[in-house]
Amino acid sequence: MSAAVELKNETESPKRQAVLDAAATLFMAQGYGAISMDAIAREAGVSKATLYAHFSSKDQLFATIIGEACRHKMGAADVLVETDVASTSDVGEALRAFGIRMVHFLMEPATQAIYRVVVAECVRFPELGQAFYDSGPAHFLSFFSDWLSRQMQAGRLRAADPQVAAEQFVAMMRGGIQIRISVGLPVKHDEATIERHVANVVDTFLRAFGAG
Amino acid sequence: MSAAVELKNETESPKRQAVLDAAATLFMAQGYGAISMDAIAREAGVSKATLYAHFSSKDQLFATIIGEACRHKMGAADVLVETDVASTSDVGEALRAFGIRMVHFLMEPATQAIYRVVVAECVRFPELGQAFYDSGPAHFLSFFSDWLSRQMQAGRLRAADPQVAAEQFVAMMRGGIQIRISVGLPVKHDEATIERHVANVVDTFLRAFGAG
DNA sequence: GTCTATAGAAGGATAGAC
DNA sequence: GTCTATCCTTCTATAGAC
Repeated sequence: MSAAVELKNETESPKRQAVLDAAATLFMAQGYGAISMDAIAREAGVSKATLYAHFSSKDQLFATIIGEACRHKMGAADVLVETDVASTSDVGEALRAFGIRMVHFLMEPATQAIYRVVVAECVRFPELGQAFYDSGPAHFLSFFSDWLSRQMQAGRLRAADPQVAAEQFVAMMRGGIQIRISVGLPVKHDEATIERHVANVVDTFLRAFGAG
Repeated sequence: MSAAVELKNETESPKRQAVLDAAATLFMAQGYGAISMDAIAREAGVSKATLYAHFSSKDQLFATIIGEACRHKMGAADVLVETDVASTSDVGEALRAFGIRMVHFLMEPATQAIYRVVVAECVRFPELGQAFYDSGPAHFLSFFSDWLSRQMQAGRLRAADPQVAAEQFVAMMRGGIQIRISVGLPVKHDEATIERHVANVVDTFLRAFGAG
């Protein structure tokens, strides 16, 4: 399954690793309730007893998997901003590059799988909501609003609350994409469509926050 | 439970209605997997056999409930736009009034409960995603972009693609609120905070799409 | 239509041998 | 650590009496 996320594991036990991989794949694809411990053991190629030798309960296995996936997958947020975006002095170009990376990131099956699972199970596992938000959106917004703040100080954007600007930019980028994907509907993902969407958002953003 | 949504039912059978109400309340609060038919029967004050006399399976009951809740609750979207918003010629004031209604709507427990359940179960029940999107966001955007289009034609907003403008406005309104609520995190919901948020969005929107 | 009682299957978790 | 076999609970769904 393409939605799987590789999870690091210190004590290199191959069976334990197989369980983690299988559980990640299945939980991401179908959620907590739809997956049985039998199914995980079968997918991992181990017995249920082995599974329970490594993880004390289904709850604990699930929380371990999803919590780790949040930190691992969502922690990539800052890379999105800092790579080639910081290297140009053309704000519009930088925002476009950033936007395209962001949209691609949002449309990755793994990203959506994590979001879907967290939304579905945050009632039963409240700590997951916090883990997701802190390592994903919050981390993300913090980096981006710092970057915007520097652009404002350099006079390349008008003075404004960088926190608000960042939230609005990210919200528009997410826009209709996230809500459609999250309820399982198809989204046009060809490059031309993405580039048009990003260009529209950057245009609106610069009209509102541009220096001139 | 405050997240319940009253469901209309033509054949006025009190027990059937009790089942619908109980199932709506429980499914919305805890999702498909966490709720048993026993629990629904108990909450409704009927036996399981009675329950199965009215609904042929758990799947069918669930799909009926959630599909109906989407159409019933989400169908209120157009009212948000057409009420007092259309009566003023001050675009900014109209947008603010609309934004405040929209934010309140988004923060209602029932709204979030429906969204959460649809996200969680759209893999198992693909038709729910479509029902949710069509009767909620799509319906909504269609009305709002018509309204924006009229404002543009009247010269109160600059000429632009009303579809794009509507999506961007709605996305900014939803902004950080929806993503936080959807993963179970608290959101400041006092009137002052909401009004500041709405004012920020309208300000950005008018800078980008205002006539002057 | 409505109930009590139960069939039949599936799931989480464990005992005990190796 | 790993397996096979199994326990016990819970769940969906139905049979049969009223």
